[in-house]
Amino acid sequence: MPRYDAKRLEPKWQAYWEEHQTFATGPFDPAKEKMYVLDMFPYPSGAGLHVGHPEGYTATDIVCRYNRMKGKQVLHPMGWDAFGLPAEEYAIKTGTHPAITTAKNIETFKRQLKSLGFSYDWNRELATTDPDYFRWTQWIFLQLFDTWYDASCEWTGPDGVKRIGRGRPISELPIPADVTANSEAAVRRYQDQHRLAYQHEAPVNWCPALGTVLANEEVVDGKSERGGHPVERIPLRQWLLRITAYGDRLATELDNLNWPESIKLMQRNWIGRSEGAEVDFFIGGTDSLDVVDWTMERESGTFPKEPSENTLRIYTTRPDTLFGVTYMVLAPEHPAVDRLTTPEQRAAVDEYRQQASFKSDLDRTELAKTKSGVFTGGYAINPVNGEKIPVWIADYVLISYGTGAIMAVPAHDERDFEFAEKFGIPKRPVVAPGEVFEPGDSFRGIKGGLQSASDDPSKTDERIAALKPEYDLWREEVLTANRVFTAYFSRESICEQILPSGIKVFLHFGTTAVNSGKYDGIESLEFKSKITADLAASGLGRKAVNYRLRDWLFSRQRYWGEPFPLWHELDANGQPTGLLRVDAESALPITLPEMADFKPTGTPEPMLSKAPESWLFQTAPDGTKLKRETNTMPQWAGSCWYYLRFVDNKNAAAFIDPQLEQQWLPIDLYVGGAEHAVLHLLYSRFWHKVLFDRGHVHTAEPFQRLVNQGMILGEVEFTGYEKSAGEWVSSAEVTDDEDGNAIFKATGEKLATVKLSSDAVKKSGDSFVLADQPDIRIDSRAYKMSKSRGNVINPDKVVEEYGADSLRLYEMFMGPLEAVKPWSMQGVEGVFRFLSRVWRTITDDRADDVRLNPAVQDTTPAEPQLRLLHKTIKAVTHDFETLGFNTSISRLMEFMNEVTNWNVRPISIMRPFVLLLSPLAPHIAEELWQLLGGTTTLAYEPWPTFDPKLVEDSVIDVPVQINGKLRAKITVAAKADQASIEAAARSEDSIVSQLEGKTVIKVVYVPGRMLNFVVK
RNA sequence: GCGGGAGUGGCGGAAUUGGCAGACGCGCUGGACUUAGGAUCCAGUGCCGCAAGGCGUGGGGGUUCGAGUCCCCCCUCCCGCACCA
Repeated sequence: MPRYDAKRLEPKWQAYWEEHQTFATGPFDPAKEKMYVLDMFPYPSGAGLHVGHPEGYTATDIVCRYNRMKGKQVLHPMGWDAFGLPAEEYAIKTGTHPAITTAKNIETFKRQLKSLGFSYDWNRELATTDPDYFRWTQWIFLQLFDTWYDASCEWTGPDGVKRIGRGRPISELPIPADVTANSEAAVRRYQDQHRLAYQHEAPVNWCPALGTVLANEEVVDGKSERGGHPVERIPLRQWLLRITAYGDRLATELDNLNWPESIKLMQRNWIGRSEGAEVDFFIGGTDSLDVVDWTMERESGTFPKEPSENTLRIYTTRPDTLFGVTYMVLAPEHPAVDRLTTPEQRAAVDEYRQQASFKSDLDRTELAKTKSGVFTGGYAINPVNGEKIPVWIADYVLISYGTGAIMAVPAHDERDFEFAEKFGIPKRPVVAPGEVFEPGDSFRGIKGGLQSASDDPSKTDERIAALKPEYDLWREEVLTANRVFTAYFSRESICEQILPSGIKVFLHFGTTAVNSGKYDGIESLEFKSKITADLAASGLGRKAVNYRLRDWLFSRQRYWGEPFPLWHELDANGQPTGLLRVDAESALPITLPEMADFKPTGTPEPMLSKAPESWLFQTAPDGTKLKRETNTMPQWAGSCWYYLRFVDNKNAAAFIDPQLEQQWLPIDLYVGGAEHAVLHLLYSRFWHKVLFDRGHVHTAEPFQRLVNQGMILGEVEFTGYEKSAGEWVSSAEVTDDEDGNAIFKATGEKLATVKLSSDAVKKSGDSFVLADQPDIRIDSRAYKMSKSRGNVINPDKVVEEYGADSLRLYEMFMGPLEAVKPWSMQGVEGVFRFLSRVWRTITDDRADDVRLNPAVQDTTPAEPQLRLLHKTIKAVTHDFETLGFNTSISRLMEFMNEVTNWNVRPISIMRPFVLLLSPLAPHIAEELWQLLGGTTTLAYEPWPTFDPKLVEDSVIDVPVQINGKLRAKITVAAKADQASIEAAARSEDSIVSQLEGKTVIKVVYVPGRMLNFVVK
């Protein structure tokens, strides 16, 4: 009588695995191939696990279980990203110490994860909040603090790759003689300026509601990513990490990683490398003698490292448009604004700067629709032609990018164009769309482009397609002044040809310099490198690379984070001197002080400034008074390197044993959500590269293969809109306002949203409509799970009702791992039924105890049974290799559909089947394995292999087509040749009738796949 | 606006990469067993048509003996970025 009872089986096997330490990795075994499979560890929130977590975790668990059976040694750990704001916010509300909340949440998460039967090696568990862990987070920070980036260092790493640029110990930083001559303090300050971890006073994103500053990455549309609170910009001393030094390597070393292209692209875009030039403009007055002096001085010397008082330095990606500059713009915060502002303009400039300083990023973005700005009254001299250029300030130029100043070329830049339009500034075109040739012209050139004169683009393509074979045209994206478009090109052969009317031929398409003095006629790209070189030769400019990426704002003002292992030296008056000291490695970890009250200070002053004096102050052996750094590290710090600690989580002497690092890294498979595409993954790679440069790890990249699981949405909902009860509005007439309310487009009135059941609606055309009012369209959509929407699925409930195996199986069966998919409770029901069927097929559900179904017998399997098994083994193995879990499950279902029809189910067929099922649904598989004679866990049973001879059918169905249309199917021997298949087809009734009165002009045969008669 | 991804039955999704469209599951219809069925089993299920047959992978065009898959144009949805000079 025992039916499939997940509630009985699952705890039983979970206890077994724990008792037998089934999934302990054990010491590294050189005889086996290693595999390191990692999940992005969760933040243990108070809400517990949601169904999104087990999606990726199940996928990795299957991979691990499968590979253990394939004989690999698998490292599969789990831990907790446990620092973070929610626990601290809870502390503010309730007074409960964040450590207590965190421990409780971890316990819940762990219980939930264990209930799902994941094969983690729990001996390797760690939390970023463990002093033993953050001891080493602090240690790595000290490494960053001890490192400077030598951009010109050429070296070959342990991976055999030659690189330019390396993080090196600060002790190796060359100190200029004038600094050395000064004082020891000057040397220390010089070093501090070059460290990868450095202090900087700059406008930062201050979020009053959260009581902390945020990294740029944590601010979305001027609001905090977490909580959506407004963010202001205020100047503050902050710790930054010099991630920009690694910008190039972070971008280029993505190339060889097995990551989704979309994620690589997002990272590249985030880094935003651009190549251009820095150019100096003279702003020391408009007296021509001064200008000449300045220019001559430049020609004799070199391009200064920092621009002097009388110089304005700009960054541009298009130095070839220098002749088109008609004005310049400084960011309002730019230090040269004061110098350039004339007395007449002073008031206007001050007012504008004042306004800009009040504006948060949100305001700036919102007002971005119209350009604003003020003329300073000052002028700069264009270094290429000596022209006097008016200098403006405007907030569309950002102080934090490039040099905070631009040359404006309104003829070729959309933003400059808008600004110039608004303020009546002239525009001077300097890039011509190339020479235009009319039909009948002849020309010479290396490359010609074609564009239709016709307005109808489809006609262009038609014409060009017609020309293709004749001229061997190819299609190419072309970069012009400020946009990219498509053009067709041909080789020289086209040049002397007369083209059909309506098509123009371009030479040097869209890229020729005009109005640029001696540079006229030069192709833009060539011009760009030429003028950059010319400017460099005369000391006026240099090639420059810029990044959209900013240095990483690394300090937070909250309590629940890692303290910095740093001290500020104080002078006799107790004021910081600006000089720093670090804690000795032996002093780590620096733990958080006990505090009675977790309320933020309400000011940008860090929480820890309220710490007890004994924690805050100490006196160094040399008598210097010291005060602790009171900022804490951001949550990202702990997640930057946890994958390293998992390898060797109990090591008290080092953050990781070098040999173990060699053996286990890199991570072979890393699975997590795409929301970490830039933040965590970029920060982690950055730290890893610093550790690599300093010789602590042997690979340049931590995560060889990355897979993003898609988000799981709530169940599909049908939503209708009503003006009043029963008065429906078609969803086509509905729009959203800013707060997400439904609005009737025609009148702007608010509408009520009504959730409808699936039988109240029906499909009509592309959309759903009300079943009884087909003219009313209904929205059909699945939404992100959220508490407010009430569509959150609790995995505990699913386990309670159907069991962990069903939850696991369903999450994998929903669709491809990477896809966004809506939840469906009925779908869970479906896989549960499948497992029940598996259970009934192998056990005797009419017996009182668990025993084998009488149909399961120790007999020799029949050939069709063997064939089915081997085909299933082949398919499932292939699907596991490609992470195609949804299809692997359907293969197992197909297998079961057959087996239920068998009166005799040979044990030698059922045992391998159970093994195939086991990575997906391990609990039921263990139970059935035991029943089928297994004496220990099946976790290390060899993975079943297939016999190639048994996966091919001896008789196959071949579809027969006439003119590509399916007309018949014939059954033939797999080895049959074309002639016999054709003969068989020709004797098929339906084919005979179809061929009557027609001539077969061709027969296409694809071996084993299909036969096609082409007839007339 | 820019960049990326995706549009296949009532629904989730399959389709050795150009070769039988809709595997598998859900749902639905009918039947069996049942006091009962929201358990289980059997049969059916893309659309139109009594049938023969025709039509079908967002829309339009093209290449091919043959297109969900390749090429061109367009539409819709999702995700990311958004004054980065």
